[in-house]
Amino acid sequence: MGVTQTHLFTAEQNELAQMAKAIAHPARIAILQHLVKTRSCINGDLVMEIGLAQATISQHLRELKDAGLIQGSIEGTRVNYCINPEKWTLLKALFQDFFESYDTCCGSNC
Amino acid sequence: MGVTQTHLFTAEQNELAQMAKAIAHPARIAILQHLVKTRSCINGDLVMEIGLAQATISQHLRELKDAGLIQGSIEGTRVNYCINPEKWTLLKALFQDFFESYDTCCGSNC
DNA sequence: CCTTTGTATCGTAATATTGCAATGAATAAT
DNA sequence: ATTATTCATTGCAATATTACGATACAAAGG
Repeated sequence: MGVTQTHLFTAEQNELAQMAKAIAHPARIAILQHLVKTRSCINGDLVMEIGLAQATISQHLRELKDAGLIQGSIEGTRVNYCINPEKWTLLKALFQDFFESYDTCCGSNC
Repeated sequence: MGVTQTHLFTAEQNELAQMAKAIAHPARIAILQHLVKTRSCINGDLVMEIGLAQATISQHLRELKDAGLIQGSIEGTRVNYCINPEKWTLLKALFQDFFESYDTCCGSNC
């Protein structure tokens, strides 16, 4: 118990859930929004921007990287992070398809 | 420690994160998709549809209800669940805005 | 009234997440 | 060479999530 039973679900359902989980933290959303805004692939001044400890930010960055949403490139002692455009486009479509599968025109049924 | 520090973030960031968390489980996605498909507000034959225990499904339903994504109406001993169209539309817009904030036309910066 | 049916809730176990101090590793600056 | 800067990793504590058996509860049917 305590572990998600992924074998019960389709690959699409698991994928969407996993991507949602990657976004399911305000710090990770803040990081993504900062990367979107600056575009210039800012690194650990996310620690300044957001009020969390350096280790915590680093951990969130790793989760976003593991999810494929961002990528980092080493530049001296710094690491520049930026959004992965391909994955972003893919995610956008994934969520769009999910939300558009329901037609809201006729209201609730209960 | 172990608790998300929501005070560091904006209401929008927390809202988006919370909604993402509501979707961040394949069982909850499967439930939503089933409600989308059947429209007819099926209840605990979600237990049959999905392979999880009744208590587990009930718990996921409560989370979706707490998030405002679904609503249930009692009908005898049964409870008919269906999607909350207003919230659904709201969520759709929330995610859409988030994903569209990034312009992928120029590729990655690192 | 008693039984059946459909759900919700409680209690509990296993696992995952969140956060940070401390430490390590690698480059840059002096 | 030594020190400073930047980031990742480790180890740990607190809390949250996931799953299910057992139980409780309410409405229907006998």
